[in-house]
Formats: sequence, structure tokens, C-alpha cells
Amino acid sequence: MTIRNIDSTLSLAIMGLISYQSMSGYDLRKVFISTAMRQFSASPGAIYPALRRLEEAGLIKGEIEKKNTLRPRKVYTLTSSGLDALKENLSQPVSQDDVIWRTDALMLRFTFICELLGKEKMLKFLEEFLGETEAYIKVLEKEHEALRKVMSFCSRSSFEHGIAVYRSNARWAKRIIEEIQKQGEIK
Amino acid sequence: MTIRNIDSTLSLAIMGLISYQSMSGYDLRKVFISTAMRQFSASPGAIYPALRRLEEAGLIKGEIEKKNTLRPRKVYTLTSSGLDALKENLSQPVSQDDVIWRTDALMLRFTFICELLGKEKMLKFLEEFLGETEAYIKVLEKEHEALRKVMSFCSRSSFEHGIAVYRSNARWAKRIIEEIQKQGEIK
DNA sequence: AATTTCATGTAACCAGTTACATGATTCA
DNA sequence: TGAATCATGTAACTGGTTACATGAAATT
Repeated sequence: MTIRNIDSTLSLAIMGLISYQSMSGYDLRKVFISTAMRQFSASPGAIYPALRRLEEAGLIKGEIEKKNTLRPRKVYTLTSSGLDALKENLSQPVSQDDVIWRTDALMLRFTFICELLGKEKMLKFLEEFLGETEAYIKVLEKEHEALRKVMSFCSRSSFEHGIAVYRSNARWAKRIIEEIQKQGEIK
Repeated sequence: MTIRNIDSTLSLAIMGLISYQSMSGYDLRKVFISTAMRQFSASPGAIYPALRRLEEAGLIKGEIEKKNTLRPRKVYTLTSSGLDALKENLSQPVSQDDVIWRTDALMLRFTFICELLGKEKMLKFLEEFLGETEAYIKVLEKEHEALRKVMSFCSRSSFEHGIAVYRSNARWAKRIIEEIQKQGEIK
């Protein structure tokens, strides 16, 4: 038996949503179609196989609601090992690679950190995110300085777009850290 | 024979780079590893199949340099239909879906617009990009207003991160439009 | 009566990842 | 001599996309 884990950002999104409340595949699709989580796939060809993989891995458990109909509604809940796996995923340190290639997954992780891990881990996440982002901005600025004269106007502009994104990320992290520190209570 | 086109952002990146100057697969890998284009795959398992697909589609042509060695260096050049396909790709209007899901491809397109299409198309691209981005920001702001009271602190913060990214994109587009309009000459 | 929504799923295909393989050339 | 670099490629696997299929229940 191959050991599978939370194997994609879609799976992470599913796990997080289910941790809030039990949901069927169809419920999940509706969330992905109608809310700001629309960047994740809403296609049944992605969601149902993902649910099956997670269930095979023992991270979620589906219970059939309307038993004797042809297409019974199957509502999924996190198992205890699923909750562990999710918490472990959210606790992972933020790497430079995450910051460069997996911002979407990072934001997804942060979305679920409040309820599942609490204030301390939120701050840890944000500080690591800020640190790695600022470090990468310095790398990009150096590259920009070195290449600004040989790049065309358009390449330079695209490059600057990249830097602007990371700067915006850093400002966001600073703002949220401040907000957390100001208000003692988070809800 | 199935008609293939520029079938991924990696292929678009390859086409654009080759339009500047002829390159081998290994040259491309070096660019993807060592420059700010590192967000694209540098793995040989992605690059070489992509080159083959593009060659099969008649968009690029490989010429062997060191003929009688065992691993001859193969240098690729755009064909005339490849140049057409690239220009057509870059000329495509900017859709809302592009803005939401394919920012990376959009920035890649802009990178190559200068040399291949000129100032008029640059402005067209930027204005469409700005328009679609601002429209989507309004959608997100409405959602934010509607959900701000039911969302947890972390979901709300992640949501705001999303909005911040699009605002930063809009500011960038405005700045570049201004820069273009100020200087008569682009180089 | 007709259309939409609820609800779950499969099958073919596609591009990227990971890991491996080959062997020449250059450099320490 | 041994390591790193040049240079191209394949094979198995993975997860997502597109398109299709089924049929009950609710709505118009």
C-alpha cells in the first residue's frame, strides 16, 4: 500500500474546509465555484478523485446519507489522523521555495491556522513568511540592478512587477502582524 | 495529425526566449535555473519534451551543431509560422480569467511584447490588464464586505492578501502606462 | 412539460516531476 | 585521477482538464 498524504493544494483546501464542517463533494464544488477560493479546481474530475485518495489514505471518512437512492450523498469528515496530518502540514516552516513557488498554498495554510493552531503559530508563520519574502526581495533587487541596463523596457517592467508582488506580500504580513499584536483577542 | 500550438506557459517562455536568439535545450535550462525566470520548470523532463512538441508542430526548428559527436548540440530557431503563432499569442486580448488564473502567463507575454509588437500593443495590453484587474477588485471587495463578519480573522486576512495582490497589479500597470506615455521613445 | 439543480462519478488526455541514464570534455 | 560540467534524453508516475454519463428532485 502506497502511503499518500495531503498531495496537492486542492487536497489541502478540501481538508481545511472539511475541518470546519463535514461536506460532500458537491458542497465542496459549490464553495470552489462561488467563493474567493475559485482559484482551486471546481471540476468533478479533480474533486472526486482527490476525495477518494484522501479517504484511501485514511485522512477523511465518507458517510452515506441517503442510503437507498441511486446516487447517495456522501458526507466527508476528518479522521483523527487526518486532523493530525492537517495540523502537521500547517505547522511546517515557511521556506524560500514556498514563498517563490507556492504562495497560494501558503495563503491556504494561513486561512486555516487561526482555528486549528492559534495565535502563537499564526505569528510564527507570518514572521517566517516575512523573513523569507524580504530575503528574496533582496535577491531580486540585486538581479534587477545587475540586469537593468541589458534588459528591454518590457522585460524590466515584468521584472519590476515580480518585485512589486513580493513587496506587497511583505507589507501584508507586516500589517497582519501589527493587527495581531494590537488586539489581544483574536476571533 | 493533431494540431498543437503553444501548449503551456513553459512553451511560451521557450518560444519567447528563442525569438531573441537561437538556443539549445541546455541553454534554456540555464536561463530557467539562473535568472528571474526560475518560476518555470528547469527540469529536462519538461524542457526536452516541450521542444519536441514545438518542433513537431512546426513552430521551431532544431539544427545540429556538432554533428559527429554522440550527443550533438541541437540549437533551436523559430520558424516563420512559429513567429506568427507567437505574435498571435501575444496579441490575444486580456481576459478576466487571465487576470485571475494566469498572471504568470500574462507577465511572460508582456515581457516579449516590446520587441515583437511595439508600443501600441503594449499600451493595449496594459489598459486591458488594468481594466480587468480593477473590475475583479470590485468583485472581491463586494465579497469581502458581504463576508467580513462571518469570516475568521485568518480567512479574512488571506482574503485581504488576495485583494492586495490585485491592487498591486493595478498600480504596476498604471505606473508602466505613465512611463510609456512620458517617454516618447521606448528602448 | 421542460428546465434547472442536486449529486456522483469515469475515461481519455496532457503537461510536469522525479529519478535515472549516457558519455564527452574541462578543470582542479 | 577524479570531480564537475556539458548536453540530451527516457520512463514511470501524478494530479488536473475536458467531456461525458446517469438519474432523481425541485422549480418554472
